[in-house]
Amino acid sequence: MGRRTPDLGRFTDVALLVLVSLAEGDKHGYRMIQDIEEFSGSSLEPGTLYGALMRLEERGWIEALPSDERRRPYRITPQGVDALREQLATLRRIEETGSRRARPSWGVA
Amino acid sequence: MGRRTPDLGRFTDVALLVLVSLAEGDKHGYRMIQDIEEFSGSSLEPGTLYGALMRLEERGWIEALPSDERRRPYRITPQGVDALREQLATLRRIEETGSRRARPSWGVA
DNA sequence: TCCGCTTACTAAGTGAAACTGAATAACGAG
DNA sequence: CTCGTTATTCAGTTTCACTTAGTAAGCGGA
Repeated sequence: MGRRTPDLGRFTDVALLVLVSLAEGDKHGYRMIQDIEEFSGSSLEPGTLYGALMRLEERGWIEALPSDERRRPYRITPQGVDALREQLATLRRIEETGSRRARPSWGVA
Repeated sequence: MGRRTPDLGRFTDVALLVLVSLAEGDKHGYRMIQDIEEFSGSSLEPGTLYGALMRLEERGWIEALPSDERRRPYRITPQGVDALREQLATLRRIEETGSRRARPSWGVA
Protein backbone atom coordinates (compact mmCIF):
# COMPACT_ATOMS: atom_id res chain seq x y z
CA MET A 1 0.00 0.00 0.00
CA GLY A 2 0.89 3.60 -0.31
CA ARG A 3 2.13 2.46 -3.65
CA ARG A 4 4.38 4.60 -5.69
CA THR A 5 2.84 4.44 -9.14
CA PRO A 6 5.14 2.74 -11.59
CA ASP A 7 5.30 4.74 -14.78
CA LEU A 8 4.10 8.19 -14.00
CA GLY A 9 5.92 9.85 -11.19
CA ARG A 10 6.74 8.47 -7.78
CA PHE A 11 5.01 11.28 -6.00
CA THR A 12 7.52 11.48 -3.22
CA ASP A 13 11.21 11.27 -3.45
CA VAL A 14 13.24 8.71 -1.64
CA ALA A 15 15.71 11.40 -0.66
CA LEU A 16 13.03 13.41 1.12
CA LEU A 17 11.78 10.36 2.96
CA VAL A 18 15.28 9.58 4.14
CA LEU A 19 15.81 13.10 5.44
CA VAL A 20 12.52 13.00 7.31
CA SER A 21 13.48 9.67 8.80
CA LEU A 22 16.89 10.87 9.92
CA ALA A 23 15.42 14.06 11.34
CA GLU A 24 14.06 11.90 14.13
CA GLY A 25 17.51 10.58 15.00
CA ASP A 26 20.40 8.53 13.67
CA LYS A 27 19.45 5.34 11.91
CA HIS A 28 20.94 2.67 9.73
CA GLY A 29 19.43 1.68 6.42
CA TYR A 30 17.29 -1.17 7.46
CA ARG A 31 15.63 0.79 10.23
CA MET A 32 14.97 3.64 7.83
CA ILE A 33 13.07 1.30 5.58
CA GLN A 34 10.81 0.36 8.45
CA ASP A 35 10.42 3.90 9.70
CA ILE A 36 9.61 5.24 6.25
CA GLU A 37 7.10 2.48 5.74
CA GLU A 38 5.34 3.56 8.91
CA PHE A 39 5.06 7.28 8.36
CA SER A 40 4.65 7.33 4.60
CA GLY A 41 3.26 3.95 3.65
CA SER A 42 6.00 3.53 1.05
CA SER A 43 7.95 0.33 1.29
CA LEU A 44 11.35 0.81 -0.29
CA GLU A 45 13.40 -2.00 -1.68
CA PRO A 46 16.98 -2.13 -0.40
CA GLY A 47 18.44 -1.07 -3.72
CA THR A 48 16.34 2.06 -3.79
CA LEU A 49 17.21 3.07 -0.27
CA TYR A 50 20.93 2.45 -0.35
CA GLY A 51 21.30 4.19 -3.67
CA ALA A 52 19.65 7.26 -2.24
CA LEU A 53 21.85 7.12 0.86
CA MET A 54 24.94 7.14 -1.31
CA ARG A 55 23.80 10.18 -3.21
CA LEU A 56 22.71 12.01 -0.09
CA GLU A 57 26.10 11.41 1.47
CA GLU A 58 27.88 12.71 -1.62
CA ARG A 59 25.72 15.79 -1.37
CA GLY A 60 26.70 16.27 2.23
CA TRP A 61 23.15 16.13 3.51
CA ILE A 62 23.80 13.04 5.57
CA GLU A 63 26.99 11.53 6.97
CA ALA A 64 28.00 8.00 7.86
CA LEU A 65 28.77 7.35 11.50
CA PRO A 66 31.38 4.87 12.71
CA SER A 67 30.05 1.53 11.67
CA ASP A 68 30.09 -1.60 13.77
CA GLU A 69 30.67 -3.52 10.56
CA ARG A 70 27.20 -4.89 10.46
CA ARG A 71 25.10 -1.79 10.75
CA ARG A 72 25.99 1.38 8.95
CA PRO A 73 24.27 4.26 10.74
CA TYR A 74 23.75 7.70 9.26
CA ARG A 75 23.15 11.15 10.64
CA ILE A 76 21.57 14.15 8.99
CA THR A 77 23.92 17.12 8.65
CA PRO A 78 23.07 20.77 9.27
CA GLN A 79 22.91 21.29 5.50
CA GLY A 80 20.58 18.34 5.35
CA VAL A 81 18.31 19.92 7.91
CA ASP A 82 18.28 23.16 5.96
CA ALA A 83 17.43 21.34 2.76
CA LEU A 84 14.74 19.37 4.51
CA ARG A 85 13.10 22.47 5.99
CA GLU A 86 13.13 24.19 2.63
CA GLN A 87 11.60 21.20 0.92
CA LEU A 88 8.94 20.85 3.56
CA ALA A 89 7.93 24.46 3.05
CA THR A 90 7.55 23.93 -0.68
CA LEU A 91 5.67 20.74 -0.06
CA ARG A 92 3.28 22.51 2.27
CA ARG A 93 2.59 25.20 -0.29
CA ILE A 94 1.79 22.63 -2.94
CA GLU A 95 -0.26 20.54 -0.59
CA GLU A 96 -2.30 23.54 0.54
CA THR A 97 -2.92 24.69 -3.00
CA GLY A 98 -3.96 21.20 -3.97
CA SER A 99 -6.25 20.74 -1.03
CA ARG A 100 -7.94 24.06 -1.60
CA ARG A 101 -8.49 23.29 -5.26
CA ALA A 102 -9.58 19.69 -4.87
CA ARG A 103 -11.93 20.44 -2.02
CA PRO A 104 -15.02 22.34 -3.13
CA SER A 105 -17.52 19.58 -3.72
CA TRP A 106 -16.05 18.19 -6.90
CA GLY A 107 -18.59 16.73 -9.23
CA VAL A 108 -21.40 18.12 -7.12
CA ALA A 109 -23.64 20.82 -8.57
CA MET B 1 14.38 29.30 -8.35
CA GLY B 2 12.34 26.58 -6.80
CA ARG B 3 14.94 24.46 -8.42
CA ARG B 4 14.57 20.79 -8.53
CA THR B 5 17.95 19.54 -7.41
CA PRO B 6 19.73 17.91 -10.33
CA ASP B 7 21.03 14.52 -9.24
CA LEU B 8 19.33 13.53 -6.07
CA GLY B 9 15.60 13.44 -6.30
CA ARG B 10 13.31 16.03 -7.75
CA PHE B 11 11.31 16.37 -4.58
CA THR B 12 8.04 16.95 -6.32
CA ASP B 13 6.66 15.10 -9.25
CA VAL B 14 5.56 16.79 -12.38
CA ALA B 15 2.47 14.59 -12.45
CA LEU B 16 1.34 15.84 -9.06
CA LEU B 17 1.90 19.45 -10.05
CA VAL B 18 -0.20 18.93 -13.17
CA LEU B 19 -3.06 17.41 -11.22
CA VAL B 20 -3.03 20.28 -8.75
CA SER B 21 -3.03 22.73 -11.61
CA LEU B 22 -5.95 21.07 -13.36
CA ALA B 23 -7.89 20.77 -10.12
CA GLU B 24 -8.44 24.50 -10.43
CA GLY B 25 -10.01 24.14 -13.86
CA ASP B 26 -9.29 23.11 -17.43
CA LYS B 27 -6.04 24.37 -18.87
CA HIS B 28 -3.79 23.84 -21.82
CA GLY B 29 -0.13 23.05 -21.44
CA TYR B 30 1.32 26.48 -21.67
CA ARG B 31 -0.99 27.88 -19.02
CA MET B 32 -0.18 24.98 -16.73
CA ILE B 33 3.47 25.88 -16.91
CA GLN B 34 2.67 29.38 -15.75
CA ASP B 35 0.27 28.24 -13.07
CA ILE B 36 2.68 25.64 -11.69
CA GLU B 37 5.44 28.21 -11.63
CA GLU B 38 3.25 30.43 -9.49
CA PHE B 39 2.09 28.02 -6.85
CA SER B 40 5.15 25.79 -6.64
CA GLY B 41 8.06 27.85 -7.83
CA SER B 42 9.03 25.12 -10.28
CA SER B 43 9.45 26.25 -13.84
CA LEU B 44 8.97 23.31 -16.15
CA GLU B 45 10.39 23.10 -19.61
CA PRO B 46 7.91 22.15 -22.33
CA GLY B 47 9.37 18.71 -22.81
CA THR B 48 8.94 17.87 -19.16
CA LEU B 49 5.36 19.05 -19.04
CA TYR B 50 4.11 17.46 -22.23
CA GLY B 51 5.74 14.16 -21.44
CA ALA B 52 3.90 14.09 -18.13
CA LEU B 53 0.63 15.05 -19.82
CA MET B 54 0.94 12.13 -22.19
CA ARG B 55 1.50 9.68 -19.37
CA LEU B 56 -1.31 11.12 -17.29
CA GLU B 57 -3.69 10.80 -20.20
CA GLU B 58 -2.70 7.18 -20.78
CA ARG B 59 -3.38 6.59 -17.13
CA GLY B 60 -6.83 8.11 -17.45
CA TRP B 61 -6.19 10.76 -14.83
CA ILE B 62 -6.62 13.59 -17.29
CA GLU B 63 -8.36 13.80 -20.65
CA ALA B 64 -7.84 15.97 -23.70
CA LEU B 65 -10.66 18.30 -24.60
CA PRO B 66 -11.60 19.24 -28.16
CA SER B 67 -8.65 21.22 -29.40
CA ASP B 68 -8.88 24.40 -31.42
CA GLU B 69 -5.78 23.25 -33.23
CA ARG B 70 -3.55 25.66 -31.47
CA ARG B 71 -4.29 25.05 -27.85
CA ARG B 72 -4.73 21.57 -26.47
CA PRO B 73 -6.72 21.87 -23.26
CA TYR B 74 -6.93 19.14 -20.63
CA ARG B 75 -9.36 18.27 -17.90
CA ILE B 76 -8.80 16.20 -14.78
CA THR B 77 -10.94 13.07 -14.64
CA PRO B 78 -12.79 11.73 -11.60
CA GLN B 79 -10.09 9.09 -11.25
CA GLY B 80 -7.55 11.88 -11.41
CA VAL B 81 -9.28 13.71 -8.60
CA ASP B 82 -9.28 10.54 -6.51
CA ALA B 83 -5.61 9.98 -7.16
CA LEU B 84 -4.85 13.60 -6.34
CA ARG B 85 -6.74 13.50 -3.05
CA GLU B 86 -4.99 10.32 -2.05
CA GLN B 87 -1.60 11.75 -2.91
CA LEU B 88 -2.30 14.96 -1.04
CA ALA B 89 -3.22 12.98 2.05
CA THR B 90 0.05 11.06 1.88
CA LEU B 91 1.91 14.26 1.26
CA ARG B 92 0.36 15.87 4.29
CA ARG B 93 1.29 12.93 6.48
CA ILE B 94 4.88 13.14 5.33
CA GLU B 95 5.00 16.87 5.64
CA GLU B 96 3.59 16.79 9.18
CA THR B 97 5.98 14.09 10.26
CA GLY B 98 8.87 16.00 8.77
CA SER B 99 7.89 19.29 10.34
CA ARG B 100 7.44 17.74 13.74
CA ARG B 101 10.80 16.04 13.56
CA ALA B 102 12.75 18.94 12.13
CA ARG B 103 11.27 21.45 14.51
CA PRO B 104 12.43 20.96 18.08
CA SER B 105 15.35 23.32 18.33
CA TRP B 106 17.79 21.45 16.17
CA GLY B 107 21.38 21.84 17.15
CA VAL B 108 20.37 23.64 20.31
CA ALA B 109 21.18 22.04 23.64
C1' DT C 1 3.10 44.23 -45.00
C1' DC C 2 6.69 42.47 -42.61
C1' DC C 3 9.18 42.20 -38.46
C1' DG C 4 9.44 40.43 -33.96
C1' DC C 5 7.31 38.99 -29.74
C1' DT C 6 4.46 35.97 -27.22
C1' DT C 7 1.88 31.91 -27.24
C1' DA C 8 1.77 26.93 -27.91
C1' DC C 9 3.19 22.54 -28.95
C1' DT C 10 6.40 18.72 -30.93
C1' DA C 11 10.38 16.06 -31.03
C1' DA C 12 15.07 13.98 -30.13
C1' DG C 13 18.49 12.58 -27.27
C1' DT C 14 20.81 12.02 -22.74
C1' DG C 15 21.74 10.92 -18.04
C1' DA C 16 20.29 9.87 -13.58
C1' DA C 17 17.53 7.71 -10.46
C1' DA C 18 13.99 4.37 -8.96
C1' DC C 19 12.78 -0.19 -9.11
C1' DT C 20 13.26 -5.37 -8.97
C1' DG C 21 15.31 -9.03 -7.27
C1' DA C 22 18.84 -11.93 -5.89
C1' DA C 23 23.14 -12.81 -3.36
C1' DT C 24 25.66 -12.48 0.89
C1' DA C 25 26.31 -12.75 5.68
C1' DA C 26 26.05 -12.00 10.78
C1' DC C 27 23.25 -12.91 14.68
C1' DG C 28 19.63 -14.81 17.87
C1' DA C 29 16.17 -18.13 19.13
C1' DG C 30 14.91 -22.59 19.69
C1' DC D 1 22.90 -26.50 13.77
C1' DT D 2 19.23 -24.59 11.42
C1' DC D 3 15.83 -21.20 10.48
C1' DG D 4 14.16 -16.51 10.48
C1' DT D 5 15.34 -11.80 11.06
C1' DT D 6 18.49 -8.21 10.43
C1' DA D 7 21.41 -5.69 7.24
C1' DT D 8 23.79 -4.53 3.14
C1' DT D 9 25.65 -5.06 -1.68
C1' DC D 10 25.19 -5.58 -6.49
C1' DA D 11 23.47 -6.15 -11.30
C1' DG D 12 20.28 -4.99 -14.64
C1' DT D 13 16.29 -2.66 -16.57
C1' DT D 14 12.91 0.89 -17.10
C1' DT D 15 11.42 5.30 -17.04
C1' DC D 16 11.25 9.81 -16.11
C1' DA D 17 13.06 14.56 -16.00
C1' DC D 18 15.83 17.55 -18.38
C1' DT D 19 17.77 20.27 -22.25
C1' DT D 20 17.36 22.14 -26.44
C1' DA D 21 15.85 23.04 -30.79
C1' DG D 22 12.37 23.35 -34.12
C1' DT D 23 7.68 24.58 -35.93
C1' DA D 24 3.99 27.56 -36.27
C1' DA D 25 -0.06 30.47 -35.34
C1' DG D 26 -1.60 34.97 -33.76
C1' DC D 27 -0.85 39.89 -32.61
C1' DG D 28 0.87 44.47 -32.16
C1' DG D 29 3.48 48.11 -34.07
C1' DA D 30 6.26 50.68 -37.50
